[in-house]
Amino acid sequence: MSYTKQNLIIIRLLREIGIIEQLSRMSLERVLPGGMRISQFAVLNHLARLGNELTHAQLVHTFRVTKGAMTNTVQRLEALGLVEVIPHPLDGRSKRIRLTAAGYHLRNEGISAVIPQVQQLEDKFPIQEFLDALPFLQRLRAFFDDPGPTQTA
Amino acid sequence: MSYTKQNLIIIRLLREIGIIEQLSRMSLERVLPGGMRISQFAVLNHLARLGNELTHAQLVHTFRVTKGAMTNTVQRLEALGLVEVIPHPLDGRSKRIRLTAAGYHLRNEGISAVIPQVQQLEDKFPIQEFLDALPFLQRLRAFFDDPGPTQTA
DNA sequence: ACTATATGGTTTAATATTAAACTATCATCT
DNA sequence: AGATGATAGTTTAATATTAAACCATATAGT
Repeated sequence: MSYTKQNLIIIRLLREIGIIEQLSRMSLERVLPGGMRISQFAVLNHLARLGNELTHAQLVHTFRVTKGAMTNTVQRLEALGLVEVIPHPLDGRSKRIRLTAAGYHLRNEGISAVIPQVQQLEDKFPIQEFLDALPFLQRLRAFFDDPGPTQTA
Repeated sequence: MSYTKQNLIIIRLLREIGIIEQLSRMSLERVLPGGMRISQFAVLNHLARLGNELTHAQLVHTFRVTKGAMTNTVQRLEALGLVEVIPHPLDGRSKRIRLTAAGYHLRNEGISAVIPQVQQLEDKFPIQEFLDALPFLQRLRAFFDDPGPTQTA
């Protein structure tokens, strides 16, 4: 039993994706301020962009991590004073997560730190290549996403 | 300070890649026999395909993990009797890693377990889309790969 | 109203991984 | 030959993450 040629193409693509994830994460974390992880920066950034009144569960779904992982991330950000966690007024189970001024500031520093790398990518690759690849990757994510969030119950 | 539109496209692509990695890894590990991790299966598979006399350092470079991570992976495979670790005849520092019969067998079981998922991808996506995306992803990996292996020294 | 079930979030244990320090062997240069 | 530096692997400590069990609150169905 072995792979067909088509199987192999797909597997090689998934492997490239795995390695790109690995390398790009390391590469970005190396420059993020305060030893932040990508997971933490991603939450700060998401809050800054989409309005800073998101719930734990919304973040869990956005980033496709388990609830436990998000609890960890949020607690760390809270301990650093980068977010505030506020009880939800309409649902006693839920919590709203909100950027503090310090969080907003560090998010901006993170952006400044990351931009040079991104810019370097823009210099080496025509932006059109990213635009061409994006829809396919989005559908690929949707395929794996099928069952919904990683851990719903 | 914020991102330009082009910055945002690149960042979104990297995020898609991160989530695809996350979801596809989980999805594949769910079906791998014996609770194997992708990292372990990848080593078995690589040994089976490229000849089973590879050194630790070669595996480190292939998978872009640290030496410590590979030590862990290999030791686990060895403890399960899936690989043998043999001193290198010409270099006293080095070790050769070799599949056992059991390792070869489990690799084949792993393939059988994984193929349905891959097949499902083939059913949902024209293979040409993978072929079109692959070269770009390979160049993207090469970009991040620039400095060489994750931990050389 | 009451029970059953679903949902939001936390906690615990296990594991993979990184960075960095360390050991051992090899290669080079004088 | 002997020292200096490079390379192969291991070990240690820290951390992110998953799965699963758990608690609290909300929702539905009777």
